[in-house]
Amino acid sequence: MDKLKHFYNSHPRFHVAIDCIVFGFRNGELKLLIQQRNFEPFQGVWSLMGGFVREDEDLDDAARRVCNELTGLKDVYVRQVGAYGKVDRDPGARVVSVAYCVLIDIDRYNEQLNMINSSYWENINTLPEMFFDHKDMIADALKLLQRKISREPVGFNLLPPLFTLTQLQTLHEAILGERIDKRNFRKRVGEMAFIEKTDQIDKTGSRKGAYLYRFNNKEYRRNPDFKL
Amino acid sequence: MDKLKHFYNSHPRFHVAIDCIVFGFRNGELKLLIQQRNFEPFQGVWSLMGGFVREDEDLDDAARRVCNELTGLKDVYVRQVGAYGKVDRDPGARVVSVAYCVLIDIDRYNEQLNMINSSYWENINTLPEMFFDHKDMIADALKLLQRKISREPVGFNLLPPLFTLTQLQTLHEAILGERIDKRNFRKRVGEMAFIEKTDQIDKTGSRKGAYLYRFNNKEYRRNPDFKL
DNA sequence: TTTAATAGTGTATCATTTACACTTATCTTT
DNA sequence: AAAGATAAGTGTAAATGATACACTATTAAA
Repeated sequence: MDKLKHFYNSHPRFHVAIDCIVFGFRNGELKLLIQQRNFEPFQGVWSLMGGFVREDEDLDDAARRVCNELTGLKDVYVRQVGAYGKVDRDPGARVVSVAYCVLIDIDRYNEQLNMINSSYWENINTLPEMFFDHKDMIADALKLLQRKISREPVGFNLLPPLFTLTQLQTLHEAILGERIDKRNFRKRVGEMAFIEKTDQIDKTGSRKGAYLYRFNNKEYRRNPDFKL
Repeated sequence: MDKLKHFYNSHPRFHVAIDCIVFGFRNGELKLLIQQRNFEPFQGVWSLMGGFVREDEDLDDAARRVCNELTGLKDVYVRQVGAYGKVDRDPGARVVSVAYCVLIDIDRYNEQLNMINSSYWENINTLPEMFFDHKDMIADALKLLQRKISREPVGFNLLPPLFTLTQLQTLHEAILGERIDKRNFRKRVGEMAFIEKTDQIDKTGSRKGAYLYRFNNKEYRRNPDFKL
């Protein structure tokens, strides 16, 4: 047993951090929640929302906790992007950071938190210079999201419970960075029974008004074929 | 500065390990290099090839070093799969493990290392019970490989410098776990100029003999469109 | 009532993917 | 020497999936 302890103790230990790439969608733009550090070290530098992993915490749980602390939200979509472990990626100490892609419905976000955390929503295309390797993490998280958006129903995590097809399409366009043909897009939507048309109409986006749709997860699990 | 140190020291530190999912291909079978631990703790349990990250080492460098220690090979294809950090995933201590997918040309592997490391090559479909979450890592690494094999020229890392088209096809079949139509496969190969036919013939695989091909990386970079 | 702005709808073409079977070359066996 | 066995090598037609494309409907504001 002593031997066992010695086996582990002979190896170094590192801080392990979580960095959250928090995506939101508003006004047709894909946005990222970033934070300006208002304390040393590295005061004033823009960074991702992060925190350290605790002793008694799984990595995924740590991501959910950190995310909850910074957004006030529970039950959000969280997926690991990868581990970042360059020796000098953090000048203060050796820190291995695990990045998580987080998708939230921006309407559920309490904007007052931006005062408290000195954070704000920045368009993904106009990000400032950022802390260490955070730009790499963002690029990797975006690639992950681009890969998933067309094959898995993850985009609905970025939309309110009821949404118009134009919103859904604009979301895909913002994530993929390219225009999509409206008729082809709607044809594909029509093939998925779990994207349900409601009888409610949204009048905020147009004079004519647009039908609101809803994602039915139970129906999706019955026949999980997603393609958009 | 003291404040800075205190900032970091107030957070826990963890062992960080590397686990290598080492793939090889022989006799039409996709194989994994696994190791039976011949020392406590957990003597006799099958596990992936692993090691601990050092203080002065990037994660990726650690993966290459560990991989080199266990296979004797340098310049192998190594890609991160992800970080695994359940609290009790290692009963001996809190260890966060970063898994790496490793592709090697099994012909370059010195089989005598299997004696030294008490390791061996096991078919991916007939793996024994394994250490902690190593089965999860393997599943994730295989998924990564399946995703890449059709869109990037990674498979050549599992083949000798000269290979027949049947070998290449069988490799794809082993990784994807499904049969592929020979004529369609060869049609696609024919569209990629960087898969070059040599005038050499392999007579070991058939009576007739088959032309040997070669992957030309320089040519690939000139026009990097891969689809198989 | 005219204008402006977004919602909503179907078809034809093109490109890609799939299915499919026989001949050739060589070694082995009889 | 002939027959048999084994893997290599080759092209076309049908089906499926992806893309391009333009007008009408509805409502609020001017």
